Amino acid sequence: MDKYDAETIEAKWQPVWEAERAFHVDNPPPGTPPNPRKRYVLEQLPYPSGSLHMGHMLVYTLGDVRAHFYRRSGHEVLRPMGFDSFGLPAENAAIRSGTHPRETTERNIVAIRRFMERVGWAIDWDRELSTHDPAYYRWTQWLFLRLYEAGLAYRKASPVKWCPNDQTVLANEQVKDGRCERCGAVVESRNLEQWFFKTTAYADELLHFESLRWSERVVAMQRNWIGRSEGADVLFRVEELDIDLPVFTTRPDTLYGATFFVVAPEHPIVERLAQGSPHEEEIREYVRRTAARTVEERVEAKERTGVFTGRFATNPVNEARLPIWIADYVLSDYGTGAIMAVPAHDERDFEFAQRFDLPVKTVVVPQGAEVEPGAAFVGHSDDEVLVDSAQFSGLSSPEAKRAIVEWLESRGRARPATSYRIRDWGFSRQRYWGCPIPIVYCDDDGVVPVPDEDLPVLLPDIEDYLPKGKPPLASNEEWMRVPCPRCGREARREADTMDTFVDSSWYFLRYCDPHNDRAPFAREIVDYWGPVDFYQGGVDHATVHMIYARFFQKALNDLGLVGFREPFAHFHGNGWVKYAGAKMSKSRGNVIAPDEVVARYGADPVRLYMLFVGPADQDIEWSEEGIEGMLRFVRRLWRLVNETAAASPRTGEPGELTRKAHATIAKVTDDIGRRESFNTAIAAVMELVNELAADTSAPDARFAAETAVSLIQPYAPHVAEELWQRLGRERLWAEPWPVADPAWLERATFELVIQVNGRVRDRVQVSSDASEEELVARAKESPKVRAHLDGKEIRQAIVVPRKLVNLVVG
RNA sequence: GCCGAAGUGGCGGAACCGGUAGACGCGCCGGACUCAAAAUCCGGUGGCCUUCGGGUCGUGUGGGUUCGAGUCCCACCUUCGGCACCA
Repeated sequence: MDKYDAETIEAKWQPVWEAERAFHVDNPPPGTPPNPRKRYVLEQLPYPSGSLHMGHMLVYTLGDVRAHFYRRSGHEVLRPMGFDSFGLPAENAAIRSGTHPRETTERNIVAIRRFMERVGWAIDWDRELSTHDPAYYRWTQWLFLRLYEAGLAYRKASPVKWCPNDQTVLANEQVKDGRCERCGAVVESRNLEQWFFKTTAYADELLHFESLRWSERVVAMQRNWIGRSEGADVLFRVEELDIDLPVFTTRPDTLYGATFFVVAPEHPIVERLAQGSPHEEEIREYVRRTAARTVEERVEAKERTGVFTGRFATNPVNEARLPIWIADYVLSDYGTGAIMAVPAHDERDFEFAQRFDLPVKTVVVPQGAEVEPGAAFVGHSDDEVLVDSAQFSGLSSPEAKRAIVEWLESRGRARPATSYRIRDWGFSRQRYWGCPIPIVYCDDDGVVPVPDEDLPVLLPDIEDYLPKGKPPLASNEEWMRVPCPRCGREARREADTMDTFVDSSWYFLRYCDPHNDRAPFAREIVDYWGPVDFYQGGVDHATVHMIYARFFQKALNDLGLVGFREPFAHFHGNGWVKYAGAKMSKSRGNVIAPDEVVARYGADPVRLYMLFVGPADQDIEWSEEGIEGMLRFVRRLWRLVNETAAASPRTGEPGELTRKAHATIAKVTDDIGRRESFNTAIAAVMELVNELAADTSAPDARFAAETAVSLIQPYAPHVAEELWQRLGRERLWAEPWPVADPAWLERATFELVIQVNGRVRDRVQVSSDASEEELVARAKESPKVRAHLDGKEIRQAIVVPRKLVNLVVG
């Protein structure tokens, strides 16, 4: 018998699958009704900024198992692949290597695709796309224009996060702890004209996860990110200036405890507050100083800073005059950019009050507690009551929230309000390697969208693409100068490019209809395939990419371009692949290269290992011994199946192996299809193989071997296809998924567990149709049980049919 | 601080609806084959006690519910992840 040789069988079968178009799926002809058996299996597409890492091995193998399983289970499976080829990672990689991003990107795409074919992933390559391809980004631009027309894309000057190293604006999502997520540089603040998508328009709907099968942790991450807070907007009067200043508060019950008022340094009202104030110079100096400080410096600073304006605001509940301060602990872009400060019930306000010697007034206390005026009490629970709050004293905190807002509302000074942490998505990038924004600026006509028929606005192949503060495209005079689409006079192009996350916000729709050159996609086809039934990827994209994609889906639905509102019906987030106890990273030097291990062990053992080592939603550990074990299993399977093919008759009397085979079919089908427990499915096949090993010449050994091979196929398609052929069968990839015969899942006898007072004392074989009385009788007969009864009275007998008898004695 | 997930042998993990804890694999121990080793195959493998029949303890900690708890409830500890000057 020959030995298992991964390279030979991989090279043998991959061309067969390709020639037979095994993993290709056609689009439905027009007018096809919805197909409840369609399955859209998708994994997050890779950045071609380098080569694939072990995490990709895991993600795409998970998708692969589903694709094979559902296809063979009689479903119509769409399983495409593409490349997220625009954006910072690719550009930074290009800058490091000194070659043009197009060149490195396209070279990487070729290499990655070759590797993907080498691993044997069941992908419909006819649908391949790259987001930097004009045939793709033409439609990214087209969709941007639709959002622009709908008012969902707009321009505004705003303070933005600026990375001094990458020389570009960053989205909030790309800032981690005040540093650039990509390069780690400390982020600065700049005021620039920027493009935004109005993600906040859907803030509330984005919090609805009821229809989604997503893991709790991912839902929680998005919830945190969107950050909904309920409260009220309350108007404070600045008599001297004849203006009303609104504040947002989640604690209207503490209004009587407000002792001062704080405005963010960037608040537009600051100028008016300053003008004519005796503290004018100090105010201007303070605003200047805070503007110079980075976001991180402000947060890190232990000491509260601020300046008194000399102005006062009137508290609408009690007409108290509150001094107005300016302080940088109040954020300009959350709520209204101004707060009422209640030092007794807010830690930050308390610190500020201490620092500047401002009064503290307690107005909410635990039920029955003594009032200690001036003591900071920041804890908060629903059974606290109000004190010192006029007619609201004595009310519970939740009651008071309602009552005070209602009362103020009737006087026109407040209304219930909801605030969200999520901001609109700033997607302008002062970088070269991205999708151009199809906008022209004309002196006469202002902001003019590029007409659809002029799309795509091609990204020019410029030599000098290095970032230097202003967008690289701005230096390209020839490209920048363009006739205004409206008046024809000379105008200038938008020189910023789009954030990569715009490209990946709709790629899953393009896969449905990837060659359409009249529209981004035909709605009918997208509605046929969509939404994605299984979305697989790292949880690190749970907040950024997946919120943007949901935003796009809702917006496109409102525009009538697609027929559904949620892009990903089921999301399964996988963990990291770790090595030596740590996340793999180049800096740690613990990176295992997928192409090397695939070359060394073969694609199938590596695929099996990635899924066997643990549940797919947890971090997994790469281990040399572990992969050796998997190789051992594949070789063992190889030997046993070959032996069986030679020794076991084509058909034979079914026996214990047949029973085990049917039980394994039921288990594996349930594990993959319902439980998504990919590791235990492999373990179940191993058990079957272990039983087969006991007697490969048994009359039903061939059936057991065929079953094992068929069930392991989604994980190890090459070795399974080869062994299937050696068993005298043809084309396992096209073979229907096996179905367990219920008759074989029934057993004539079972092992009855006998407990005395809940402790196992004996196990006996009993007929499956024995009555409860017979089971109890059998239990009492057991000599081992008798020893524990010890003449005591049996007070109760618990019977669990087909399982156990528990004798309760006392 | 808020939100979420998770704590089970030497290790990764299994136990799905409250019913035999430790499936499957790694590692380790013993045996076969071999001049020998590797590979492969066969067997064993939670701790303690044992007259070798078995007994007893055991799923982060402490309580509780139950005939019966890894699983349910309460309190706590630890680890990991997300958010965080968000009013």
